[in-house]
Amino acid sequence: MRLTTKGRFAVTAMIDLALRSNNGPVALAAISQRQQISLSYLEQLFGKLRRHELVESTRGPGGGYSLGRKADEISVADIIVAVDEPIDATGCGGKENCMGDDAGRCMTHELWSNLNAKMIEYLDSISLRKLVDDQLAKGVSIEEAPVKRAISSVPVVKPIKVTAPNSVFALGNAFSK
Amino acid sequence: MRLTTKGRFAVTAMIDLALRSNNGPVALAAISQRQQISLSYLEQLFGKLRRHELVESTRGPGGGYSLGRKADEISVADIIVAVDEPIDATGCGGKENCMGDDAGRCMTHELWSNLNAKMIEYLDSISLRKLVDDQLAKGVSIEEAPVKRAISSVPVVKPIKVTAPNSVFALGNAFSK
DNA sequence: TCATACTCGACTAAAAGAGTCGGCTTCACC
DNA sequence: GGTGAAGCCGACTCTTTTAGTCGAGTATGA
Repeated sequence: MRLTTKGRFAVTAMIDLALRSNNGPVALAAISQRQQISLSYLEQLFGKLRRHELVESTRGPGGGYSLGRKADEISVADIIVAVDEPIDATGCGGKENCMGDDAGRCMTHELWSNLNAKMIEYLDSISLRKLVDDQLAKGVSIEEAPVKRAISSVPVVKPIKVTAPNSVFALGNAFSK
Repeated sequence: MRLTTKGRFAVTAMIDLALRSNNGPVALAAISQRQQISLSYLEQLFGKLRRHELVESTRGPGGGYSLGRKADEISVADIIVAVDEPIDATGCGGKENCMGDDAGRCMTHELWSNLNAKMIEYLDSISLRKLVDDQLAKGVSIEEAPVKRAISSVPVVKPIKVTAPNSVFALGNAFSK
């Protein structure tokens, strides 16, 4: 497992989606505007989310994405894992030369492994449902308007990039295996 | 806080150091050989560790590094923080536009913040002492030979690089502040 | 049939990460 | 006091990853 801004964006987008998935599918363009995430990037993200069955898509006009299963059956860990693909084999972490011949090598193996487990445990304990409820509790208002067809006069505001490089965090393997 | 292979190496090196810091200072060259970490890289790492007072250096022949304080007063978190410098200001994480005007922005702020805290908490709960004890329990043998002066016939084995890019993990800010 | 919206893969730019290099300074020992 | 074993330091390079774009599709409701 590993965490980057990609994962963050994905979680944010999923919350946004969950918040208004009562009125049928939500278009990425809408999420893009609300969350200031580039549409193309969202497409990329949702492609992965869909392949992991966290969301379902409806094509054509009026289409968009909806949750693949109930919000309380989706954990943050699920989302992160879905977008920040496997990538393990870190030289250590289940590979050959690790616990191998010279004991000195992976003195820290267990340490990182445990840390990883802790993180997973935590992220897995938080459901999308919870995040959504937190938002609602904070009094976030959702325009219930079922987004009536194509006003299309939307000026296509270019999202401001936040430049959140990777000071985020990423955790390697040990779970993905 | 953030974790990379740099942090891993640092922890590994610190264990190595702690394991044999009874016989006076330990030279980086020795750690380099035992742990297969490039000497220059170790120098860089230990420079930081020293500036954070986790180790002390002795220059000149017979010199090397020793622990800056007792092994049970050094936590893994200390080491990680020392080598994987601050880097915060991730757009979110204490910055202006975060909890600002539109509530939608940092819906996930708290989530990451909490995760970060969990990680810190864990890493801070593990002392170098514990890691060393674990090693000893595993029966790692330490050549007690006080490394008598300069045989220097050592062939300088070029360390094999393990290519552990960053599938490791890194966690941003919220602690460093 | 047309506009809306998802789908997919290849591509690019920027930066972070990992690691190197070269020239110093210090100092124990001869 | 010279020599060489160490540590010290900053700049530099190479590689990989990350973030994000682009363009050419495909499905579908109106």
